[in-house]
Amino acid sequence: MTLSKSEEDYLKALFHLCIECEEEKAGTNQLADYLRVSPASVNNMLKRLKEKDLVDYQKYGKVALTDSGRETAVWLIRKHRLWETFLYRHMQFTWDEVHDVAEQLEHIQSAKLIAELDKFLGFPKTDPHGAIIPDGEGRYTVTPRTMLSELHAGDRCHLIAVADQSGALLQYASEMGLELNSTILVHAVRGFDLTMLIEVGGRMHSVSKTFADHLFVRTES
Amino acid sequence: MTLSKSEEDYLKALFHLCIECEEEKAGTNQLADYLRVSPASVNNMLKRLKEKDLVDYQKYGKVALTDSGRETAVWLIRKHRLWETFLYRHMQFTWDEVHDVAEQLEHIQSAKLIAELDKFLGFPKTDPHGAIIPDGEGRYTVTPRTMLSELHAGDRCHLIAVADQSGALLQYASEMGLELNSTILVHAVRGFDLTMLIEVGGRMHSVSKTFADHLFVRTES
DNA sequence: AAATAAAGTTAGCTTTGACTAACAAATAAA
DNA sequence: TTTATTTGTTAGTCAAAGCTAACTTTATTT
Repeated sequence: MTLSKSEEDYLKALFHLCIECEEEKAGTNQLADYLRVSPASVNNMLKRLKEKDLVDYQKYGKVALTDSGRETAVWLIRKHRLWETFLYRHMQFTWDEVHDVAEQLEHIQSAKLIAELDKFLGFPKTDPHGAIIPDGEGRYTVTPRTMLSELHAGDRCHLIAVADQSGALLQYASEMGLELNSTILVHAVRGFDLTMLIEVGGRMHSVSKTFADHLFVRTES
Repeated sequence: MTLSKSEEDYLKALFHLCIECEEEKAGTNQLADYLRVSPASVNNMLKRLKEKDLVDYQKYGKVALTDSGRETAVWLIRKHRLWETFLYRHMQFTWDEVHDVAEQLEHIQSAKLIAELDKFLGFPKTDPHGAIIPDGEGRYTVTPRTMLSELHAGDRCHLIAVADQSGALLQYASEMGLELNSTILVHAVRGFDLTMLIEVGGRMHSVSKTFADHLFVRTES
């Protein structure tokens, strides 16, 4: 069954809200917010997605993806992240530029193209933001990750992923010389608002908790 | 100004019918036929395209592209053919497989991506069907081409392009071992229905005039 | 438990881009 | 030149996907 661009967008949003955020289910307004669309439109679409057996939901209840809905969403995410990897590695895109174009490319329908792209890229495991690329069988493991904001003064770690695909955060990170695998040293955490004083490549930066929540790190053992 | 996928499709069709076929102008039914859409839909769309100054036309008259419409069409063709080249060279697509996917890819909006793709491919001049790729400035030269059907018994030539992008013709050509640059020897032309007896790679084939009309060749001097 | 707020739904409208059926113009044939 | 035929247009309908405004449920307070 072939889905419209919109239907695909809803499934992907639902996947993000339900699975990636470990919430299991999402509400109408929540989806409307995420997709920047009115709650009425969401309601309307949910009915159609239910009809197609892509979501589970009943009136006034929360929404969850069915197996088939989840499968479709994972396939979209696989396509998105492979394209991002391609743009980043071969088209000279920076990590804050890849998302918007991949958002278009993920809707291209050709299983063969994706299989070949995967091969061309050498079967990458993660995209330019450190996010895991689901494999060809739709396996997608949500690994628990440590946020920079969980660390304490004196800790040392390196960046393994960023939680946000959109411009502002990535540009900010780049400006302070932060990229995947950068080593981060936590100098201090201010008790008052949890602002962190970190060192990256010899330079000191003061970053908000909100920012630190979006950086996933691996602490050095 | 950003156009919808449909609007883009109409402009491309118009370009094909007006410029590539050297007809200058096209009719409503002709367009409807080409796009496999009703004449009423065409009429409707033409009004909108006229509003946006992409086509020239008045009631009961023929349609032509304006400069701005032609520019847009050429840009789409450039994108289409660069993607075809990419699919063919790097994604292991055969020449009869590239068209359908390129038809989707040509609507991706990113000038940067196309510039980089062009560079990545080494600024190719022609696509896998031998069709000319318009350059970054939108220059597109329609060179007069010799059809195989114009040749006579005893002539020798090689294939430089095929006129059709869609499956059947290309598969047929492949089956007889015909690809770009293949040498073709014309053994005989039957006066009755202009069927040609040709030799390709040591094998003899009898081909219809219709087929021969779709192969562009360069005769060996 | 009643009142308020938040979340979800419905009804009805809009645009895009298809469609069919009916009609009008232009062209070709008798 | 009148009639046919082809070509083009209009009017009205439909589905997808969005919107606003009004309404109903559910959840939260007091």
